[in-house]
Amino acid sequence: MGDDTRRNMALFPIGIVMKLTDLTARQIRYYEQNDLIQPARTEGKQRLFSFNDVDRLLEIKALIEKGLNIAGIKQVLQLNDPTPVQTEITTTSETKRKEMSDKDLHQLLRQQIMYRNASRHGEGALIRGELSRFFH
Amino acid sequence: MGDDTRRNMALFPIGIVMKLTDLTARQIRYYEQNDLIQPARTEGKQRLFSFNDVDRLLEIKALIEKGLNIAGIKQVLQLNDPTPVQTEITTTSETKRKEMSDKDLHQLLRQQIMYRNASRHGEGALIRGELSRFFH
DNA sequence: CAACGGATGTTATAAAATATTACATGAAAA
DNA sequence: TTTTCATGTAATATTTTATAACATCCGTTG
Repeated sequence: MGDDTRRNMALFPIGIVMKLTDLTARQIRYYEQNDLIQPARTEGKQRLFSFNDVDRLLEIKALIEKGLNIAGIKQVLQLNDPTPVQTEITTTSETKRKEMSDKDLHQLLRQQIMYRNASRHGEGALIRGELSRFFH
Repeated sequence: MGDDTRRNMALFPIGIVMKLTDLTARQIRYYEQNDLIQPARTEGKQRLFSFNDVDRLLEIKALIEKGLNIAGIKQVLQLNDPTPVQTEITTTSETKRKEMSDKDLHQLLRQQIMYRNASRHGEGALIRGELSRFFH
């Protein structure tokens, strides 16, 4: 089984994800409602998150703390499905996404000009894609 | 945070562990009752398993399928706390345990002489410590 | 300024998942 | 045969999660 498969397996209930990300259930559900994440569900409709879901939530949180709103985060995460802006050369989709993220981030920050106090919650920067922050 | 810490974090509820290991809740609880595992608990007393817990359960399952009983598994996993048989040279505890496991396993299999149909459930061998078997 | 909308908190209620305990059972051991 | 071990099953309580509605704080906008 590939590492990719492993990172996409639905493993964690929302309670664990709350601790892993320091987000409230309300926030996580709200982000899902706005299509920033699509966690799997159990037969009984309870959410089950993968490592990738958790990583994405950490990215979302970082962007929130930088003052982006949902629309901005969608841009950064390239969740703007209609007429996706294609890059000329096709790199691996993962790498491409990261590149785009940084580019769009600058653009968006400039666009939005100001951002509220960035480290409002006293949280340091997160190392994305590493699930490096755990527990309280 | 070290990899060891990561593997010891309580993350999975019993329902997920059931799927990861193909064990029933009854079996998992019974093994806990017999001190083969000590999963963490939530505030509400619900079990939370780490990667290491899951790996251990996979080991237990493999031994069960080889015909060992709880006492035998305790021996193999070196959970026989009183008067632990010390090896002369102190290797890393992980490596030591693995060595002992294989040695004791042969000894125990010989001791118990016969073992019921080993692959009763049609399950292949497990790669221990790798969490390689997932889902149904 | 007042109204509005976005992001989140809070509360209520229902449903799902898990815990514990007791009893049942098949097979192996004594 | 009678026990014992490992597991199944059923009943009941508790915990966790889901959903929905309403509240609140705070920028933005008319």
